[in-house]
Amino acid sequence: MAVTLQQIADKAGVSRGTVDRALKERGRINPEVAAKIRKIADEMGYQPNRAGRALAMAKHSIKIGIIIQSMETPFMQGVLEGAKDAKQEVERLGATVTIRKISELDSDKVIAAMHKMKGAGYNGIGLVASDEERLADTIDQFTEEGISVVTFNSDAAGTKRMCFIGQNAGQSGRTAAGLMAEILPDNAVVQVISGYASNQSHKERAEGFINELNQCRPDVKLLGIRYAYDNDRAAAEITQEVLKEHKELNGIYLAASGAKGVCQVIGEKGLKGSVKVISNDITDSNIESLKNGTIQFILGQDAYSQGYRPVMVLFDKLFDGKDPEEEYQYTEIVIKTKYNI
Amino acid sequence: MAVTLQQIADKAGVSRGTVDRALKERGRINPEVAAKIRKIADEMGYQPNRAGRALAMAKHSIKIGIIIQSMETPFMQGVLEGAKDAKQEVERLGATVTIRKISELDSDKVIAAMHKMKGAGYNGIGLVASDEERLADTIDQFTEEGISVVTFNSDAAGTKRMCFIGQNAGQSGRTAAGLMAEILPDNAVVQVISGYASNQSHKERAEGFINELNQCRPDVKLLGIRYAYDNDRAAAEITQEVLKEHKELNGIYLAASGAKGVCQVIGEKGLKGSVKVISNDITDSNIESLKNGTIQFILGQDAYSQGYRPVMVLFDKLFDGKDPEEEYQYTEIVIKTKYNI
DNA sequence: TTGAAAGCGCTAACAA
DNA sequence: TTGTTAGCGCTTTCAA
Repeated sequence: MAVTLQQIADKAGVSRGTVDRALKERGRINPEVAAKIRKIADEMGYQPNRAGRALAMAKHSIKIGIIIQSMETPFMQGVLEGAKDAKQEVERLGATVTIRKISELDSDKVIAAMHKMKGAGYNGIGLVASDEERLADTIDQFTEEGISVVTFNSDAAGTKRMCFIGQNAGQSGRTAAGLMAEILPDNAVVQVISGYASNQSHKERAEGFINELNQCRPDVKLLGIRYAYDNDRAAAEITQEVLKEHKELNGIYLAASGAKGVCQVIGEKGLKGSVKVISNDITDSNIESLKNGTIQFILGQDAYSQGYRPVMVLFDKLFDGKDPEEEYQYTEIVIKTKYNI
Repeated sequence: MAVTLQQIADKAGVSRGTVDRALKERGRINPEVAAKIRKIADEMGYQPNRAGRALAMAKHSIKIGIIIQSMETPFMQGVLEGAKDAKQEVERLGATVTIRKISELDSDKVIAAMHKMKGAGYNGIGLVASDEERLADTIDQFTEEGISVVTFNSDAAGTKRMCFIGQNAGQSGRTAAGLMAEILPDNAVVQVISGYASNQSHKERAEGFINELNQCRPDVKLLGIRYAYDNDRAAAEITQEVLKEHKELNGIYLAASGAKGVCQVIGEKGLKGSVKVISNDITDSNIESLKNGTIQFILGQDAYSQGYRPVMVLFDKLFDGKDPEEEYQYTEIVIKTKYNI
């Protein structure tokens, strides 16, 4: 049995309440007594019992809100799953977690949801951010009013949010480049297809890829970035155009969605395996293409963690007052082939 | 605030105790009343509060023992770290976790440790198994006496243990083959270096690798398996011999330890990058070779999970009576390059 | 500055 | 078969 407050109190010859005050440094206590108690607690290896704490705090319950955007993607479904598991876990300790789903990407709706939560007494909020200024202002305002905010998946850098949980997009691009470098023949030709020029993640991935590939395979010829707007039709058309102009094409890197379109064209032209494809995100259609050999590698984000950890970080903060160790909590960059999917 | 037993009791017009008996199906209760209570609990969406439960059970405390073998490897250090984190987590709920380290691989010592724990009243044990018959008998005996047993890292198949948590070795080998297939030139020559012919994991990895490579790259010439007994010196000598006989060697797959020796020879001969090396286990020296380009891919096991999950599986079983969903809980097969390490 | 006591949700022993 | 009650370890309020 672990050490309890009462045991420390007995040893120190004081009451439980005094020990609690000493250890929580709440003041209203004789400094000498406090020091002595802390020493005893230390010697006995006191570790507060979480169950007791949770129970005692049940009335001032912790309320956490999670605002998830653009639910339609399978990636976001993974995030949702992680968030739900975390919800269940902390609710069993008496907290309340509400997951608010917003279908589109819409900062105004996010801000509205945040205010609603504040009104309802929520003390922690996790959200998928964007770089809208009004959203940044709202985050800062909430933080100053004592509501803990974390961003996940997409950051609002420069704000007062506690931390960001998500992928290091540049590293993801560089990892893709490293893989491409291994599997390309000499003097290969490679096309990068991105999503939106304005999307920060897409941009960082593409830049990371290009910089790294230029560096470690200077013989490779990189064609200019094309944008498919996360659209399979557009990606398919781009692929056809590129293949028409560059019959010698050896590789395609997809920094965003659209792989389905690319794979379709490659399949039709019988180029499966000869044009190497590296794509992002572990989606059903990507997995299918990976298994049938059209895609060589998928670079994944750990969707589950990106939903799970924001809840946990907020809970630890609100329950224990424990700040996250890192401001940037990058999730694993996962490499998947047909064999380890 | 979540639904409590008292609220259900109020609604049903009975006492807390009765509700508890109804929901726990402990008998000694009027079946009709029980059914009614269960219905009400269902409607109200009752979720037992874990903190309350943990606190109430604090006297009949849960004692979990983890027996770890061959601590010298960095992989096992990772396992230990996971086990320690899990220990901390469940001890904060009132349980006790003891991690017993056994330096060598020695089934007798494991069995002795198990008996000691049984004597000390432990009700759950996690261990790194081997295929010794006496160990298997002990596991079955303990299980029948009501002590929950899980194996991790290395299994004791066919015993009554609750589940196994570890890597699917065959899949690891096949994944390596898939990577090798992508990066090898035509008509390449590949050497497989394993650890011990008698080691089940080593064997499954090597077989998985060979079968898959034969299948997807029939042009590749596979040299016979060599054994390095997890020894860097031996691996280095083997590498030298092989390179002497096969100047055209293109790839080496290490199914076990010894990569340090292999990389040293490859470095000395200036073959870095031209002889592709795929190795197992995320060790410091492997990481170094990965970063400097001598190793192309490391296949990792999720060491942390292999320490963390056994504790959690045992705790869930002993705390909630919840059996694990899967008998074989395979951990992720992780692909690491210099970019995502 | 300290102690005493109530109560958080649940279990289990005992009483009815 | 059911109700009652004493805790489990902790926080917090009130009284001293």
